[in-house]
Amino acid sequence: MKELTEKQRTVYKFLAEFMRRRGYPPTIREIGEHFGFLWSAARGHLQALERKGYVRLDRAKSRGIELRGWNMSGGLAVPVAGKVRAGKPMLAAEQSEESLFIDRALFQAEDAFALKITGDSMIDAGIWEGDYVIVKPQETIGSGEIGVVFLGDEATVKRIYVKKGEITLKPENREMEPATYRAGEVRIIGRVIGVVRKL
Amino acid sequence: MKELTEKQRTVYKFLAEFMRRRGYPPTIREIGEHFGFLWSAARGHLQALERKGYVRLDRAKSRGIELRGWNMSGGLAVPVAGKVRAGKPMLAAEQSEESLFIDRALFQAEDAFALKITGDSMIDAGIWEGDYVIVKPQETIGSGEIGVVFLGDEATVKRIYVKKGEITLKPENREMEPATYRAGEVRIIGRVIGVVRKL
DNA sequence: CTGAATAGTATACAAATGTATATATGAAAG
DNA sequence: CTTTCATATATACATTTGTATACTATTCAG
Repeated sequence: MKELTEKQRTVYKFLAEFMRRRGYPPTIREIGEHFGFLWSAARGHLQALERKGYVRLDRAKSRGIELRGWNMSGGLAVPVAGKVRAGKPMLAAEQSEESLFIDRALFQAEDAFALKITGDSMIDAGIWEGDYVIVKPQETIGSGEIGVVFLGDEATVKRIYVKKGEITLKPENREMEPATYRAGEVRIIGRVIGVVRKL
Repeated sequence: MKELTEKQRTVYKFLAEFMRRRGYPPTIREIGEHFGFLWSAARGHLQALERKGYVRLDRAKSRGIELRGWNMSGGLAVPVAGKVRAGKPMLAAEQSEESLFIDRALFQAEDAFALKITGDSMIDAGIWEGDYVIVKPQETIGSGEIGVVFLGDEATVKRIYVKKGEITLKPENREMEPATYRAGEVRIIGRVIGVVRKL
């Protein structure tokens, strides 16, 4: 990504701050007004920012500005899957009332959701009871990665090892034993891409 | 907050979903279009939502919709203190270019900052190398809490025990020993209120 | 010197967008 | 039965807002 000029940087910061406070982007005229110059100049800055990849402009839409920069990206609200039910986990997540704001730059997954951890089966992987794991939905997973699976009618987080026809779920806890299942018995829901903990 | 009707609830969900995906609110007409009715009806719903306290409408502004519900709080950008220098840690944090978006509902601290962890001295507390800890700046700390202190010219994260005139820093790592210092030797920077990890 | 990028002013214009108001139906409340 | 509220259609209108273009001045690389 190209370097920004001093002025472009201040415009970018203003955009981020405006969106943080108001929840929506400013109009071109509001940008100009803030800096004390005409809006046609503001438009030039926006186009420069777009050219350099820091924002995306939805053409002909009012306030159609999306921030893209890695160093000050917008937050992404992911739904918290309170009760992930068997059969229709994604649906349950979509119906979720709760949501969590995560960093869009850290977790690049538009369709991610969060899951609150119960139990300490992943404690040796640094995932504790009460933590939220950020899950990127996918139906397969690399062997050895931490993922979310359906086992019976419950969703659990485990380190997953895949062999032909077999799936081994390994709790990251010295006192618990891995368990192996036939491929049909468990269903992979997604991969854990992040952890958020409140102390 | 008053109860929403079925229809109002679906409108509210659409607003949240739209903002989640696009980064800015829809226009009144876009709402109507989505549900298949005229925009003047959509406006009625918005006004109902405002009356019940779920959104705030900025009058006469395009896309002037702010969500207020508890389930969709705004994100908070906290600066990442790349190199916290002795003497002026907060200043360094303020000058930081990088920032992290965290959930305002989870971490209620307007002046918080983030610190990237190096080393594995807190691994038994579930804080790993590469994790970001969210720090709420404060000059004192409860004994037994996890905090950030300045030791010499370096900032470290440890579990802190305070006795009269003495401060003990305990690494949460079986292989490391606690160390005790005189009160003047270490300076308490803040309390760790959260952890964010990218996998 | 020349051309490109930056940073503005100024203005015209069409499309997008919010506001206001009148009307109608069905359900719930009194 | 009347009133109120939720829901929706229809329409007129003023304002907001993005787009396009022309023009000026400065800086910086080649």
